[in-house]
Amino acid sequence: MKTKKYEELRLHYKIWFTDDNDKGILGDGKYKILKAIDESGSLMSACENLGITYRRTWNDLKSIEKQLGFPLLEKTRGGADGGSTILTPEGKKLIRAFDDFHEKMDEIMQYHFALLKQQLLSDE
Amino acid sequence: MKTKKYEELRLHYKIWFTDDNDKGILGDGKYKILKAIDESGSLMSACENLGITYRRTWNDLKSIEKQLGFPLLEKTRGGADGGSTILTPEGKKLIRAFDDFHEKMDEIMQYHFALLKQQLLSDE
DNA sequence: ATGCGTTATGTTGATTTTTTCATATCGAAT
DNA sequence: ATTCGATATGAAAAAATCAACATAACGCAT
Repeated sequence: MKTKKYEELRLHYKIWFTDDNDKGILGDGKYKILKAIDESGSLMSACENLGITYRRTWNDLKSIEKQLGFPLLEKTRGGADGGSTILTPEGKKLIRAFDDFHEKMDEIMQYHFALLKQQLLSDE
Repeated sequence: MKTKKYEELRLHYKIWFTDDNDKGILGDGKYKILKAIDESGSLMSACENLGITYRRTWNDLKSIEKQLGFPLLEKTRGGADGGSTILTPEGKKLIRAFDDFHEKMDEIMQYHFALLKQQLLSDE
């Protein structure tokens, strides 16, 4: 009964960065957007890929850059292809750092979570 | 400019457990409630201590036990002191495991976050 | 039997978040 | 100059979350 429940347990986590007033800057959600933009080259296609609304995503991006105070994106409007959005070098650097961090955390978390399950399943 | 922003960066994170359908079971919020109940011996005083509403907390607790399928709490009503809520041994075990996990993660996260900051502050 | 403090639960109203819709702007290509 | 596909932005509608209030049940003490 209870042991079965514990074995089915899954771990989830979210990380986010804030400024020194704990006001959010960048988290998992916004990171995903930036990554999708980097891969697709435009905001619109990034939104379609992720299944999220353009309107909301646009707000999110605006808030990131407002918080950080320097641009992560380079946007163009008009032209043959309608426009584009790509990451600045600083933007790429940021998502790479975030990526690396996540990779490490995934590994460490799952390892310790396995230990926790054992702790729960043991009879004391 | 940008480097200053990075130095001011703070890390936050949340962890939570779900069942195998990713339906939430226990997270930081509910963990805090359980811990406060353990320390105070009643739901009401736990809520006052945490500054959260009784009504909402009661709903949260109900959902935990519904998800887990076995009780974490032992409640009594009436009597000289009006009633009480205490953790079952299984409940105590769970919050202890969560506690241990959090402690480890806090340490590991902060360590790797420091590395990430260095990565961001370095010029490439 | 009345009072007291706590658990238990419904309901309603407020607040916040998220979606949806509508519209404007831009610039290359035709 | 018109079309096209993308960015840019406002505003309203809808949904989800949260807070507040009211009320009942319970059982020991007096």
